[in-house]
Amino acid sequence: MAQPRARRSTAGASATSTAAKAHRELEPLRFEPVERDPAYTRVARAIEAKILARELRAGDALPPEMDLAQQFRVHRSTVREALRRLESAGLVKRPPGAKRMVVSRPAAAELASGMRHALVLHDVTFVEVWEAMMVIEPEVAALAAARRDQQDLQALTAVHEAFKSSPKGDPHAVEVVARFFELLGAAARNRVLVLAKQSLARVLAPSLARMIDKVPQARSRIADAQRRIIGAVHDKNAEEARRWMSKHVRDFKRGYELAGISPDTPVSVD
Amino acid sequence: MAQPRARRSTAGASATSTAAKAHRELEPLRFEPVERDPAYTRVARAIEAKILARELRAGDALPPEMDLAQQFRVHRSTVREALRRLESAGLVKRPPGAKRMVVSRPAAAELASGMRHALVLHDVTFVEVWEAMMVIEPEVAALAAARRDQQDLQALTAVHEAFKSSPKGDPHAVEVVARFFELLGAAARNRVLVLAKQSLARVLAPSLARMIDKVPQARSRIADAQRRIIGAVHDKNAEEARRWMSKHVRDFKRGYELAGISPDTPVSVD
DNA sequence: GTTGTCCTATTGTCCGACAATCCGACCGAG
DNA sequence: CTCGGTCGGATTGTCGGACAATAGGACAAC
Repeated sequence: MAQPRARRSTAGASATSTAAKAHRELEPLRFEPVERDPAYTRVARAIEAKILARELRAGDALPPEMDLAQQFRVHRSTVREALRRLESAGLVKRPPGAKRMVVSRPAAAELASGMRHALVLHDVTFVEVWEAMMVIEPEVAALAAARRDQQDLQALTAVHEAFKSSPKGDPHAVEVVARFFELLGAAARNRVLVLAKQSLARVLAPSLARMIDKVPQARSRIADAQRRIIGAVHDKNAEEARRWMSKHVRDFKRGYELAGISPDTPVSVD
Repeated sequence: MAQPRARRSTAGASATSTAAKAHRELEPLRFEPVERDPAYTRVARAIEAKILARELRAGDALPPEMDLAQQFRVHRSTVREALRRLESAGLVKRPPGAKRMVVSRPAAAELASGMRHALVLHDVTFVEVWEAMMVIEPEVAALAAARRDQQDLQALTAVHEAFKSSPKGDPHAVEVVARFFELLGAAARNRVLVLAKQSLARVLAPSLARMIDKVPQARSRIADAQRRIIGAVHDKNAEEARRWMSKHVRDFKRGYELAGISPDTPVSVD
């Protein structure tokens, strides 16, 4: 009883206000589409706004669903739909084995997965991703060289060793390559660039695996490039790091060509 | 009646199988946390998988919620929660004034909004964003110079004019600046870079507005830079485009310094 | 052809319910 | 007094079922 009334009244209000606003333009008589978004959207937006405004800070527990439902004058199911919305955006999450939801800041991983979906579904091709890497990675390497600390160096070396010692046909090797890029990003101390580049190496991974399989010299060339880059980063030689990374990324493309993989191959998922 | 049974059986099954698998290693006896994710998550993942595998293609209408519920042997509410998940990821959406949901590819705007949330909530500072722009924008300009067509030029010029003719204290001017960067991205014909850079100019917008207000010569410097960049793009002079964009972005930082805005100011929302 | 009417499928929202389980409080044994 | 058990309330995950609003289509009337 109460709910149909509420629903009708909100819909009616928005319709009439829109109509009233547009009523005076007589000439072409254009109306903007009457905005009519479901309750779960509004609830989600309301909570999202509170989070972005820092009224709810990361780590805070959200009020119980029932409380929210009462505050918004909405059924619990509706609140739940809104929560799923926020959950998928990474704004709230449930710590493993906890009951209440807590506010959280979107992690890099979530952004990256969204990016991956977008790239895959838009049939983005290998060249496009490669081009982006050509733009970003050398600079990241240069920044990393300038800012790395001892731990970064250590981690990079460890991954490099892991790559060298990975067995011949190991499908895990590409994973290690991706990790190398990630660590370099971390050493560059720029979260924006990290976010931007995060997904690049990852979406390339599947085809990279095929490439490494087909091109015998690929492994050693990658290992060599990594060694040189680590060397430059160790010496805090930004220019050198940039140059070698540039060469390294360029090599990827050459590898693809040698492997007979077309540059227009769309990146794929897994 | 049927549902509690189903719930119990899945939980029990995963628990016992995990235990059985780990049962033989006696030494440290490590168990991985028993995975127990709610039904709405699984449903969402199942549908997501079908989309990424192209079994559901962009534009296809999803089956009605009730059908999905029956197929998954799950209540309609559960399906709905899963759908909200996908909706927020941009994998499905409802075209305005349509009933069924249709599969869609995540638009740049959604990715960008996620990125914005992340940057804001992680207290990313102005310099970090600026640094990313320094890396990306000049190369984008260079690519744009190489690949622009007549329409790109036209659009860029239009926006440039709009900026020049925007009144003195117009808060809309920063919007126009952001648009300029977007158009340049479009002209560069690389969707990966567009996605990566999309949110940069936007998160800067609020503080950019303050900067323009405080620094009298900012407007004319921006206008000048735009003119030069458009000129280089017009001449297909990549090198020149890169140089001017580099200068342009560097100028932003100088503007901030002149305006007395600290480089460590966190980017804000709206 | 356009407009009005009617039907059906489907969504948005609600109600109410219940099992599982987390959490904190309380309590007895060492 | 700390530590491991026990118990009850709070909260979530999920379900069945309901109903109004509306998109979409078929079909008749103008």
